[in-house]
Amino acid sequence: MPSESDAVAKPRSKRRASKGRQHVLEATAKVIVERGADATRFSDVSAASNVPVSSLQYYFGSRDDLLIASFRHASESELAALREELRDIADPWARLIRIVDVAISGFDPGSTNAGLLWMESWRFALRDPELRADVMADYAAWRALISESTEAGIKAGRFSSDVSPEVVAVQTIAMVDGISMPAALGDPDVSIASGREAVLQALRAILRYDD
Amino acid sequence: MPSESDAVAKPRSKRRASKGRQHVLEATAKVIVERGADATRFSDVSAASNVPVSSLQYYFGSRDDLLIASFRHASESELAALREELRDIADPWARLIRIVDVAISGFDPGSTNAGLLWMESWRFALRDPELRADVMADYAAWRALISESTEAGIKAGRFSSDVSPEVVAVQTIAMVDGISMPAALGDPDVSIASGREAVLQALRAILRYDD
Amino acid sequence: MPSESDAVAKPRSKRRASKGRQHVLEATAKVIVERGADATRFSDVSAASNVPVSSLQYYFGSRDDLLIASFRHASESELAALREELRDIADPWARLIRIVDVAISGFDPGSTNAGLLWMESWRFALRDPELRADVMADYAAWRALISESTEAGIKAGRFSSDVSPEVVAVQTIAMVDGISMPAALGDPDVSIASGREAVLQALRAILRYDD
Amino acid sequence: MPSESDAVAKPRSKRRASKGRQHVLEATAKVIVERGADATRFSDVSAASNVPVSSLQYYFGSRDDLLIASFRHASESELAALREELRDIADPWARLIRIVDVAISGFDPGSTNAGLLWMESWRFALRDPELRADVMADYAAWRALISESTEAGIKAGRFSSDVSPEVVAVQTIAMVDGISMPAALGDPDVSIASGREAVLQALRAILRYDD
DNA sequence: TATGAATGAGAGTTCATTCAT
DNA sequence: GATGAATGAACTCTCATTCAT
Repeated sequence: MPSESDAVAKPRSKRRASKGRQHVLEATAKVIVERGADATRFSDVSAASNVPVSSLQYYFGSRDDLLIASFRHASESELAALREELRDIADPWARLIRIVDVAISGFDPGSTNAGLLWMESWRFALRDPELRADVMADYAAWRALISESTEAGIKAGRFSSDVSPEVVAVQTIAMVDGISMPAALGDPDVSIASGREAVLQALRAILRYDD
Repeated sequence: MPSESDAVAKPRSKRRASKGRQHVLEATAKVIVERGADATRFSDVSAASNVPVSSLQYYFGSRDDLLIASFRHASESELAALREELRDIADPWARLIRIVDVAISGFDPGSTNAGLLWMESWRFALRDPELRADVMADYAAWRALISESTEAGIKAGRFSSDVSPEVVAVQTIAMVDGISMPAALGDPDVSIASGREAVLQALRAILRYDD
Repeated sequence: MPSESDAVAKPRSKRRASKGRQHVLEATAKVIVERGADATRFSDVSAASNVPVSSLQYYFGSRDDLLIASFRHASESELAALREELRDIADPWARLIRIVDVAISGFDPGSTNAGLLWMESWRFALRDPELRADVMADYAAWRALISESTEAGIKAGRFSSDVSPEVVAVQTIAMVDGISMPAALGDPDVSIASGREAVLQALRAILRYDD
Repeated sequence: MPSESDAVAKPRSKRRASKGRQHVLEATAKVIVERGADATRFSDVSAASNVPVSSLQYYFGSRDDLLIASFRHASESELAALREELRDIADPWARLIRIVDVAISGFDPGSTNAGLLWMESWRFALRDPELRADVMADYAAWRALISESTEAGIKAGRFSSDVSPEVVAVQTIAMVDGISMPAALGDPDVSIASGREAVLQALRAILRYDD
């Protein structure tokens, strides 16, 4: 389980290795969401992945390294999946809706809980410079997706030409994150569904978009 | 430091006790912001407050109890201070600005870091039902301040009558929280100052307010 | 068990504490002799002293600190005992014999094994500057006892006036240590008894002493 | 690196193997001197020799086996070198000087540190019967060199006929070892040079030799 | 034959908590 | 009421060793 690369040589062993690695990282993500990153022990991940503790250390190094690897894996996977989904959507507004939906549904308790993992990742990054760079790059990537769609909408005359696509991106991501927080707590005033509506409504106001 | 009540009897000892309690809770808050709630040890708080570890336990009980007490103290203080500030501001838009400013400045690294404490509190509440109720009440209180101001603005004809004050409150709090996250990381694309502008601009769009 | 001082106040608890400390240090010494300093684990000392591992750490800090404390305690005790013994011996040659006897008997498997502890201490000092200073001071103290007696013997006309008491001290200590090494291994050519004779014979030759 | 034998058949591969073996054993010796035998890990030796850990185990077996092999190799090499040197020295006193010089210089920090390795070896032998036999044989070999020279000196009328060559050998080795201990620690009272003088002076007194 | 991969055993250390003043 | 002393539990990490090529 030495590398993440999908080298073409020795495909079987490598792929199995990659599978093992991915399997562990996803088990780790599950534990992080459940218990919080700080409370995630090697023994928890071991139990969740059926991999001995010492093997986890052999593969990933320290506990922090494991957490960071898991954060990275999750953010990369999520972005890749989102990009895949967007490939088939041309309409700018539909693209925005999709982005918001994907982001906000990550906080839905029934889902993969990518949203909670994202929050853990953000919090960890506050005190870890290495991860901080990753998290900021992730922010930038999500914003890029939004600002591109916004720009396309402006060019197409669908959105107000007064707004800056970059600012819209910042505002949108912020609202999604901020809405999701009470929603994740189970706040009766902010459900995932009503939160989604609130975000989209704000976006319409900002973009002066009328569907 | 026997009780939390603001009894008038035995004012001197009680007040001294309360002072001690407050002093400890604020020291705890400082440590939580610095190290994160999970990494906040009795010994850290002891060092920060000059109160022996076993006395901390005697006063507050378990480690979690201490953290929760600190969260509560902070949120109550902050709300009280905000209400105090708002007392002298009549103009709805000025009130909204003030609320946003107070909230967002809590993430400024130079400040009290109330914002980071708030995030710790939210995260802790995800896994602690007792605190969860508090956090949701806190959300509600902040939203009430916003929706009241919004409603006043609508009634005064300053804001669009199409919006729901409750939804605006949700959107505003969300955006403040969500903007603050990258800002707290030091994201070059989202400073505290530019984030504040982004929030206010979105609010203007939502409220159709033109200052 | 906080201090080693024999304060007069609170004599009972202090003395008990000191007893506990001394008890642990002597148990540690036993384990060191048995297993070697590097192989001396907290758990070994715990088993030998009936003190929980975490208490050992609470009292002494790290494992190295415990080892060093044990080395110090042993060397101080041994020197004190030797000085006590020498108090009643006036004759210079008899004093030298006593010093050699005490030193060499520390390697006798049936004894306290102070000699083996001394070797462990020396070896540890090779890589620990703090202990190194102690060990060199210990060397100096033993040599001082020898050179004083030698000087007295020279002044009394019993020993050759050609020798330097300091050099004699170095030679004597060296020979005792060096003789003890094979003796401790059980070398059939060098028993404790025959080694003692070899040392004393060499001393007679060096001092031109004829008893 | 399959065998230890100096077979003449298949000379090339065998010789290369032996070279590899010797290389590893000397790397091991270096690590032992640097870190102490107990702290010598396979990974240290691997790093010092550029031989994979599992190959070290394949060649030498357990960690203790490797240490013992290294001790043996070192003692054999040193004795062989000493014998070689003595071949050209006929004068008994000069031979003694040479033996002392070789032994004591092994503790000089700038040297091969054979002396420190010797101490590690002795200490290890205390708890390992197999190595103990080796160490005692080594003692005997060194003593034989000394007692032979002494005997020759007696026969030649150069040394006092009152001494037992075997006892002189024991005394000499003892003094060299014992002098070297403080010298290796950097004791300001006992340098390698002054220690050498002290040993030779004692020897002169013992042998009643006047050069 | 030689080596990378994987893992169990065990160590030191931290920390909340209990207990006895 | 307040605090120092003491300790069990749990965690990370190191390392020799075994296994599978």
